Amino acid sequence: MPELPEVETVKSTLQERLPGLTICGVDLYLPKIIQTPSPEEFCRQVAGKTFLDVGRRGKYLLISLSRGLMLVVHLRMTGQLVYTVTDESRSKYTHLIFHLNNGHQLRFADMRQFGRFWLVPEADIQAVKGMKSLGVEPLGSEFTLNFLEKELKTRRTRLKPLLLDQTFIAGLGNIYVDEALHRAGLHPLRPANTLNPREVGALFRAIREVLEEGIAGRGTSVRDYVDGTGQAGTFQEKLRVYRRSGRPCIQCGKPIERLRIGGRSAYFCPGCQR
DNA sequence: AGTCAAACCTGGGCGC
DNA sequence: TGCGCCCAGGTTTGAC
Repeated sequence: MPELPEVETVKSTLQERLPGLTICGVDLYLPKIIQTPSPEEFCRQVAGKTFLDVGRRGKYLLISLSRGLMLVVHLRMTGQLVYTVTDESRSKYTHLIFHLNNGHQLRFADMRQFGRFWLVPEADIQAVKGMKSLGVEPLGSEFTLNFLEKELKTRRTRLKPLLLDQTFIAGLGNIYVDEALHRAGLHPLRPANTLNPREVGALFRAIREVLEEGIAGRGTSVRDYVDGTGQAGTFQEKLRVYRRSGRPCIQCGKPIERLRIGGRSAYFCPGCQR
């Protein structure tokens, strides 16, 4: 499910609600989702802490708690972190419930059970698996045309797997990579070091544009994704290639095709993307 | 360095 | 209805 725009939307919806609330109890139904510390320690340490701030790095949610603790959450494919106002009955996919001191709850549900939690001292955040090696934030100031040009020049790998590589750019996933490549007119199999300056520019702008529009649309809900209030996004209505095989390209009319690249689907237009 | 397959899980959709 | 197959927004690991 969640790529950068979805995690960003969860972040902002939770940021509007959690800060100032205190965790008065935890129900953990699926201990394996807790990566560190032990499930028992996790529940013990988190109890009594107050939510201070909700942030994001790549596809990780960074939730700072009182006493210098950081709760790190990765939603992976089907994870949902939802502030639940009513005392709804628990679905079989709800694996963790934080009880809040205003009578409401923060629930984590995940059909495929891939999502993970870490609780670490704020200073030790680099100890979270994958965090230290994360690449640049594509909407941040380190991601520049100059950076992209330089990096592409030194790599021979194909564009699709490269853009999915979180140690290169943090936050892109299958949907937004395919959409960005289509907007840039670039074939997913193009070797990175074969792009001319005009193409690098097009890719740079397409990446930023598609992520910004995704955030403006409050994320893409293909199936499971909902934000921190349980609401679906709208960007699925704007997709030009993702999961549209056989349907006409909105730019040239040719049917969208699907390729298998490195075990992932790649949707693209054979007319527009070279 | 790059490429691939498999693993972690559950469920939806399709053909027969 | 049921079976078997392929697919799924992510990431890690290990092999070549």
